[in-house]
Amino acid sequence: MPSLLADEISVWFRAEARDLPWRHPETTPWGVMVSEFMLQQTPVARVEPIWTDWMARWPMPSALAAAPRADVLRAWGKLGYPRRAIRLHDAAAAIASEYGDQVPSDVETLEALPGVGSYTARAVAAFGHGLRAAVVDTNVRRVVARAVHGAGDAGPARTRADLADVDALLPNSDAEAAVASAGLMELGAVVCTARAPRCGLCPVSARCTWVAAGRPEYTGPRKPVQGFAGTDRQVRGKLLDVLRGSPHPVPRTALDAVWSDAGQRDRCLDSLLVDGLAEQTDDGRFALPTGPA
DNA sequence: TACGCGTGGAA
DNA sequence: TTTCCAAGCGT
Repeated sequence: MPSLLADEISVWFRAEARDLPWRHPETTPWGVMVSEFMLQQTPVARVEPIWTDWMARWPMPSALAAAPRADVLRAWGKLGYPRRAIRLHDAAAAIASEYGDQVPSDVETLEALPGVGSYTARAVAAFGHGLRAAVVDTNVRRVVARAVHGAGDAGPARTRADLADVDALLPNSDAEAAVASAGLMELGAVVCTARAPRCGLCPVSARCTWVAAGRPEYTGPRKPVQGFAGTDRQVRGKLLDVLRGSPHPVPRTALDAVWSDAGQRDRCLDSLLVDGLAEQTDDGRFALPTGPA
């Protein structure tokens, strides 16, 4: 079922898309997959330089798989959520050993890889392999909520229904659907934004049911804002920053300095060990993990 | 389903 | 200054 909405978004996208390095034609499915991991909950501007260095250093999954964990975590730098780097490392090893160093194109196969959920699997299929796959992220959910449902924002996820909504918009052909998917995301990222949508620049404002309704304010439940100051997340970040910054294992006293609450500090250090983000040496000091595995 | 998981820039 | 995030995933 052809959708004028998707067609017009595709026309707009081909003219207005940002020039992002992972969108260049020579980018491999692996490059797209790396970008999708890095972009999970992280702004484009911070991902760009890290992605560029990463792809120059590890241009295929087997190259990353062969790298020591510590190198991977240092290259990840301060992108945040460093467990993503662990999962990407593990996913690269699985692709190298089980799939001949070729990133799978099948959504179910992709979803079985570490760190690859519904969104990332479909994004790799669509943007890496040019296939028709409904890509549902926060931007797409917002665009559909407004343009199709006339709501100010998307509200809580309705996983199956969200997927069906987007699938219904996509053109039939793989190539056209992939462009439409990229366009939906781009529109949500740069025009149909959460706080100050630029409807004057929107290619589909004339068919937007939210605009037609006078842009009513969103009244549904808001997702609670995550605190950060004083959380384990902050403490883990501080501990890991010390380990990243030291070429040698550090004594426990070096970690004591980053957080005064000893109980919380110890709990966080333990959780880093459990997550594979840190290791304790035989002499009792702490460091980023060694080994490719 | 709700929650925990990093970081630093913009309003 | 404080708030609010920004292309989610795993449990």
